[in-house]
Amino acid sequence: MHGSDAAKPARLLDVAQAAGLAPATVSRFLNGGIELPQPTAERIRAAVARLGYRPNPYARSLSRGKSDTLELAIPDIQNLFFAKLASAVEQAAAAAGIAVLLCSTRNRTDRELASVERLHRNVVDGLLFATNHADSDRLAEAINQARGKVVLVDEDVAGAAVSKIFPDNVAGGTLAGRHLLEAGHRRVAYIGGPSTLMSGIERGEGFRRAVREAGPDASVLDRHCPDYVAADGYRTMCSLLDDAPQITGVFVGSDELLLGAAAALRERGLRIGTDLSVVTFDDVAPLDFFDPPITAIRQPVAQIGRRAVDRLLATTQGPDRDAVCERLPVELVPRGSVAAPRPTTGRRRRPTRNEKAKARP
Amino acid sequence: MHGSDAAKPARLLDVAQAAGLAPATVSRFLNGGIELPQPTAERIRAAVARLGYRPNPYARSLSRGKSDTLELAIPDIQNLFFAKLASAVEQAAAAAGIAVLLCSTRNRTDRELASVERLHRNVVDGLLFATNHADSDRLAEAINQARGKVVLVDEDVAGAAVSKIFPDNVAGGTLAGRHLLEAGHRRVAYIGGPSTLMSGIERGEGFRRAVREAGPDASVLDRHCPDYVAADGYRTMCSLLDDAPQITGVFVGSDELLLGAAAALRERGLRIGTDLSVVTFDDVAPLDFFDPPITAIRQPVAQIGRRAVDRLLATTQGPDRDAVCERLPVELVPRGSVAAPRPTTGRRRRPTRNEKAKARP
DNA sequence: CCGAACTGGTAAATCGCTTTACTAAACCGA
DNA sequence: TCGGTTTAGTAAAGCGATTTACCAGTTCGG
Repeated sequence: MHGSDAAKPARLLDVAQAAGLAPATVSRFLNGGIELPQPTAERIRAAVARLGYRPNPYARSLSRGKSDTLELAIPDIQNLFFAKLASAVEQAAAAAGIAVLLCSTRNRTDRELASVERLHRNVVDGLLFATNHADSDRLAEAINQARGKVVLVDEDVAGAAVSKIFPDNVAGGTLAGRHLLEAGHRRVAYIGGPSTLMSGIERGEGFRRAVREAGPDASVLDRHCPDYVAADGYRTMCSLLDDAPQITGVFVGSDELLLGAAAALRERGLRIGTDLSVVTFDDVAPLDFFDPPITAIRQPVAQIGRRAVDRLLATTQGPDRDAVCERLPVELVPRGSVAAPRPTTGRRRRPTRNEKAKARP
Repeated sequence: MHGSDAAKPARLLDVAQAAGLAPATVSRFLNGGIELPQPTAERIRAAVARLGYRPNPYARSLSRGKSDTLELAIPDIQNLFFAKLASAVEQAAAAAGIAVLLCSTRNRTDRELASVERLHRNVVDGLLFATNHADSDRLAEAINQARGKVVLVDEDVAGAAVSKIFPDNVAGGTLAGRHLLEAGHRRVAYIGGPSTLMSGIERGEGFRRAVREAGPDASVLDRHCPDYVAADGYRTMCSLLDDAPQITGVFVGSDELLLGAAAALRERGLRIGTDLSVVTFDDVAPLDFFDPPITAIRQPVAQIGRRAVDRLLATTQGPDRDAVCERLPVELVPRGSVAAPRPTTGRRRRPTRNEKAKARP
């Protein structure tokens, strides 16, 4: 044993002594704040290596007043959209030497507030925040008390005066609408997210705009799901099929909703594309593996994450620049789920496999 | 303005002065180390509330030598399995007042080492580690230097002498095998993960064991994918179909592989269940939304996460208990993807929809 | 009524790093 | 050779908690 093995970890002081210097000198050298003649520098490097010195992050943070950590608060890390966002955020942060604290809030206000509280306590330097529910008075208040250290993504929090990075929902809706209309559809519907959420509203808005543009013979039906979950997509698609059999094309507000909606169609023996054209929003689910693959409006998730980190870093470190709201462009990814509407009026409903099996004997 | 608004955040000293006490008293009271007569306690509480005091976490960590933070290092947060794991870990940690630092390593050794390094630097108190690749000499070495502060999950790192939480892969393979055999299949195959990974090996082992048990007329084919990605599942399923048309049942080593494998089947006009029975492992993908829904061996992902956090907390805080390896039970979740094999030899291949369309005119 | 045991605290030493202000010596041009 | 500018550092004051002693009263058993 050389003594450096088991004992306490080396401190800056130890390195300084080993190099015959003052702690201040070593600190400034190590942090790039000073240049030293080569032999001196070499002595420090040698001492650091020999003692296996690693600066104590607590002490460092205490002195400098920051932790080089940001928090990512999202409703649910199991949701592919947020998982993808988290991935991008983590990568961008890592590239900047910033660590990421994860908070999967499950949309619970108390957990969301806790994440803002961590910001106030300085556990983290900045907060990248996404929520998925509407009631947000206390939230907005808490967020506004930490101006310049919060960036909102994906969904808005009413009354929050901070930087925001959103996809261009309206354009996305319009893209989806035009795509269906250009394929010949005239009776279309929107199965959207909550009418209390920005995304749910804006995507529908864009969609309706496209339909209006198409002239008076085109019409659109609006349905908002209470939540962005598959079960709601299922239910809403069912009721839509029951209430409005004339519909030939549907714009679904998110991949999560699509999962449920697709299940509803399968259950009724309706084939996507052939029987009902479908466009979804997000493009985070494995849409290529559907049959047929599903056409989607793609959100630039990774870009949103990167931009958000950039903003956060800029506002955290630089001067308190004023809040901005960025809209990132979306794009249409055509796959196989949109076809011309059936010439006949209404849908031909085919028996499900189950029914076929039953009917056979 | 009351002075407590804009100014610097209140320190412990400020609270102490406001309450007419010494900092030590307040600190000990706030941390539960002491009981005080009611009036005194009230004074402290009042001061804390009035000044909006929140202990500075850096100072706290520096004093106490820990940060109440653990790190979760996983290959890819976008993978549903790890997303689910992360969710469980975060929830369990939050319940214990522990924050979670996320590191999505992308299976890169340098990032993995960086996460261990953060442990050494005391950025975090403990490390919950999952890797997905084989070469791990330096990794094992680094991990072993932090004994008692690392817990391995999901996949083993050869040579690492730390606590481990794994699913019972062998039992899972056996379960899958028996299920196929009981449905009448005699020629089955395993499309597994890398032969260099514990999971890939063990699941196949269990599967083969079940086939052996079934007697000499049952036979099994082994295919290992180079990686747990959909593309490999696709390729391997293709080659399997080409090389071994006699196979009627397949055990796929993970949901990720299944995505690719299912695509391969669709492409060839083969229907899951009817034409080829399938069992997958993990049960994290939306298997209910497949047509038919896919039977799976379910890993207790959430439980794995919770147990891992428990272990970490125990070894981090308590005495340096010796490493243990836990195997958590898996279960069969029957859905619709396993049926009796076709009575005819070989598979009837049906034309794909594309081919049908082409053939029509 | 005396010593012991509580009660209700306090003083001061860490924890390990950063950073500001300052200095001693060397250099340098005129 | 003198004053000014570099060069190469240093001393010391924080940062804001925790924690280990320790102490002055008060209570209480005998």
